Amino acid sequence: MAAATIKDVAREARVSVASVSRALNGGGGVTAATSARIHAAAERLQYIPHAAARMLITRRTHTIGALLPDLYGEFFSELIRGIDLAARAHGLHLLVSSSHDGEAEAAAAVRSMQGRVDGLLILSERVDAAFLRANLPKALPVVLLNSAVSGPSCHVLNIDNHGGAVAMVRHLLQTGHRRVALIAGPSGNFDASERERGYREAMARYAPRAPLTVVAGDFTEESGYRAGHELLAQAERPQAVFAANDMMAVGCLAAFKDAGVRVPEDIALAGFDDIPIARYVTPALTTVRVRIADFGRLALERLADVVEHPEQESPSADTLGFEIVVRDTCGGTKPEENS
Amino acid sequence: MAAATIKDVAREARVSVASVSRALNGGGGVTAATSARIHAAAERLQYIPHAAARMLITRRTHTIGALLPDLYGEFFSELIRGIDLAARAHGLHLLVSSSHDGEAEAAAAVRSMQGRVDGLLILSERVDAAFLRANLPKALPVVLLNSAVSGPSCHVLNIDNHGGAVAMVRHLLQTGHRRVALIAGPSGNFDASERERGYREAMARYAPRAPLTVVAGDFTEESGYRAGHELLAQAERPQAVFAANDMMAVGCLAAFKDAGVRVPEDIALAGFDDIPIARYVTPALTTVRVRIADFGRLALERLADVVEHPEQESPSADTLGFEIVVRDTCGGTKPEENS
DNA sequence: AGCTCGCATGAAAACGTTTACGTTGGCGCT
DNA sequence: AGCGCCAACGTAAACGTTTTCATGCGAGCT
Repeated sequence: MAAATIKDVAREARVSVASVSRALNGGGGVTAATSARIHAAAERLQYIPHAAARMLITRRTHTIGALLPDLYGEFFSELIRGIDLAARAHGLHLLVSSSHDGEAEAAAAVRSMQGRVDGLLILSERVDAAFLRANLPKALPVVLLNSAVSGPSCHVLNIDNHGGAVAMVRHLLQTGHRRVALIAGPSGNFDASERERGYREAMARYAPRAPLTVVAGDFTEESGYRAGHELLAQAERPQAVFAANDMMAVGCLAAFKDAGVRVPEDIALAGFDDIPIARYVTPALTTVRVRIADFGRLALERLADVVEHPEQESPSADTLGFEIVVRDTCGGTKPEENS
Repeated sequence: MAAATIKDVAREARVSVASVSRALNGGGGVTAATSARIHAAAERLQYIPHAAARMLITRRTHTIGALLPDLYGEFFSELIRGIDLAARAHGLHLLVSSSHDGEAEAAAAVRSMQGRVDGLLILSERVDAAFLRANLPKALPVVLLNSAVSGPSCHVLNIDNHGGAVAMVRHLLQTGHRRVALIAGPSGNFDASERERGYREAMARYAPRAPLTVVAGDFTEESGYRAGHELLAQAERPQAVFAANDMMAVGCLAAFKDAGVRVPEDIALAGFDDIPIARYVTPALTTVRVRIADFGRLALERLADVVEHPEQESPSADTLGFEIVVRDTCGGTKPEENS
């Protein structure tokens, strides 16, 4: 007993297949009586339309693809969760392809999704406008996540790295510190460079005469540990340290602890991301929180818009809000918000 | 300029569509010369076969679905990562539907995946044999993850909750403790009950005369904190505490710290899961590690087998190995391994 | 009464593949 | 030379929908 097709339903309800299609898709043009008969028949036969056949004629898959890099932990799961929930709300399926690092891999993944998706959500360092032109039919709607590119005919949604960094540095300055140092992220990284830009801008604006101190890091805990010692060794110790992400802040905290430097009494510390560990280290880490699930949700909703109205939407470049989470690693208590 | 179809390639190579199909799918029956001409034409036109059309006739989607509950953090991302990598290796796509809690939601998700997937990976408390019978054509291959059901014609892959608990309790006993208490998980939970069963079995086997102490918990940090205080209040304090998961262990650790009880000098502590936080709390948490990515990979490979050889495979029930990760919250240093 | 209009319905084409089957031609065999 | 066979290739059906177009029919209008 193979699955019931639309023909079986038509025969069961003694109508043509066309009427079944109309009744089930709500297009109208069907009497209430026959529609009821058709629905009853469909129910009886447990009819489920064959997705492939529908795709073939409709040219719509009701599926969106998500192309993601090799992500770990909370960020990945929250992002997927946000995308998934929004997709379900829009009646869309979610085809995931993650853990891509090389550009070649990403290209292969994108190509293999051809024709299986109505649109693509892409989060990747390697993907730029040229990549898209080379590997995608330009008719395919795409939303780029957290990407530096902002070419025309290309929608972008970013985390507010710059704004978050500005707000955090301002917060540190406002709570009485003056010499604020930065532990930077890896040099090629988009998030890292935006956060550094925010640091420099905030310092220039709110403490123009304070010294700028930037030590290198690569987003790992070890690099944060090394950076912590490096900062302590300096002639004029900073009063506060802004780590470009939480992992480095955790490493830096360990370095301070090992050196007998008290936080926040001797030196203040802040991170970026609000990873789960942030609230469990002692003292609990002050940081910048980004609502990742919202990020995913907004991205999907943007994409769904573009899919629905392909030409109508002009290329957008939105930025997601953040909030400063004040915990114990810096003096102040005043929380700030920013949408 | 719409996408090129097989007909365009056929015209370009001056052969019939049948030959194009044969040449591109490697079925044989095509001269090397014409095959080369066809491949060249396909390349020139950037031909990509229409997935839906192929699905329609082939009845294969080359996609597997993953139905997951509302999961957070590391577990979710590692699971997906393992599944995704294995799927790519097998040339399969991954359709994800997560964040389901209710049975009704899960049923709807399963139904909407009908015909879009060749097989299903299901991780859910609510899904049992009856659910499957009610919502799935029995022809659809399914692998259940971490599920209590083990009905015939149903493949199951489990985390070794029981074995891990036995090994950890034995480890605690071997490092010199005798009165080992358990902080249990939520009562209906499969993982929780298996871990409790492991605790009881290990105690009965290796310390038959030691007292059994079980306090309630629900896998949250707060419940671990409460359980910690509860244990300290007892007439005869345990010498070691085995928390059924790491979050509760972290809470319990906080309770001990607040009460001025030293770990591991005054009391030993161990968890289960090896979440990332485990290594960052002080003292670092001894725990049971399960390789989640392997879990996902094995599940997918099992499913891929079943999809390839539907009738050949007899219902399997495998269990994934674990390892004891000895850190600082219990006395000993000897690491153990298991399968 | 006759005509038109609109609405419910049916017939059939189309979507792009795979594959069963038929056709052709060349080659080896007797 | 005649026969049959096999490999290469083409033709066409089939997969299950949606959608366009045609058809019939009843009602409202003149």
